[in-house]
Amino acid sequence: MKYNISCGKILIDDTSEFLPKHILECGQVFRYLNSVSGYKIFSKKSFCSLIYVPGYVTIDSKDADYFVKYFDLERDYGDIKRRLSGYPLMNEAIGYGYGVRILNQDPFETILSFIVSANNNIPRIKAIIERMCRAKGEPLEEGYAFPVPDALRTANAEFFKEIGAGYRAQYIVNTVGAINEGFDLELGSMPLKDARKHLMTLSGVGRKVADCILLFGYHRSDVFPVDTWIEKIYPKLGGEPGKNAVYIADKLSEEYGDLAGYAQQYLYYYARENL
DNA sequence: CACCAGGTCTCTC
DNA sequence: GAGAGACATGGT
Repeated sequence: MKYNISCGKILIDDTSEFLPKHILECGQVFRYLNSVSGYKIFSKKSFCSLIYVPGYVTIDSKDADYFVKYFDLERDYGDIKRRLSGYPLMNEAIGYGYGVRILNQDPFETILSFIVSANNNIPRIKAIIERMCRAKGEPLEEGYAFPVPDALRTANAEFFKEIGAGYRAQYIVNTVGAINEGFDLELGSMPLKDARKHLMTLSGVGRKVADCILLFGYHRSDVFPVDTWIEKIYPKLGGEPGKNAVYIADKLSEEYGDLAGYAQQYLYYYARENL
């Protein structure tokens, strides 16, 4: 999409393909805060403030280049929406969340965040992650960085229970341990099924969390993460009622191909707000 | 008091 | 492989 960078600010004057509310509140990211005029966003060790007035967005950051990639600004979402427009319920979903984009997030951050997300609700997920960053992340001018794996070496299950992770505490300890012991986070051009299987060897990472990691942390757009909301909406897409999440995920990723991840985000946002 | 939230793990058959 | 239960926590 079109954008300009001047004095470290990214200027966007077409909100038909970039609407902060749609991007941030479609459940893909947890480290953002509402402020008076926009949002404050943390990713890895970078920070930006995002100011929105009707028709215009300004992204202000010392790491402008990082956020060009983060917000996926080089991709043409108009084209994606056109290609999706023939699918069931998609015109309604895109009409509702027309400004959605899929962020390019840090793999490690995405892995821990979505382990926390399992069987949990979004406000609580955000709070747990924020407490972890505050306790173990590098201090920044505006807040705290997401902790690097090494910074969590000494964090035990007690720590993760104290910040509210509940029974997921041990999963996080196990996964951080595996990564610190050399678990390979570079998926390169690994085939989808191999990449998914690799991630699912991590504690607390099942099919759905693995697919979220692949989509949000590696931009593998050929996965279709299926959660309770997608399960609810599946029959409205013409699917057979009563199927389990893995069946639905296989079916939909096949049906949408390389557009699966994008389709999923529009449908998820629509389902969550309208069902 | 139930039930739910971007599910996963473990134990069965 | 598919199916049932348990699982921390906080909000309706």
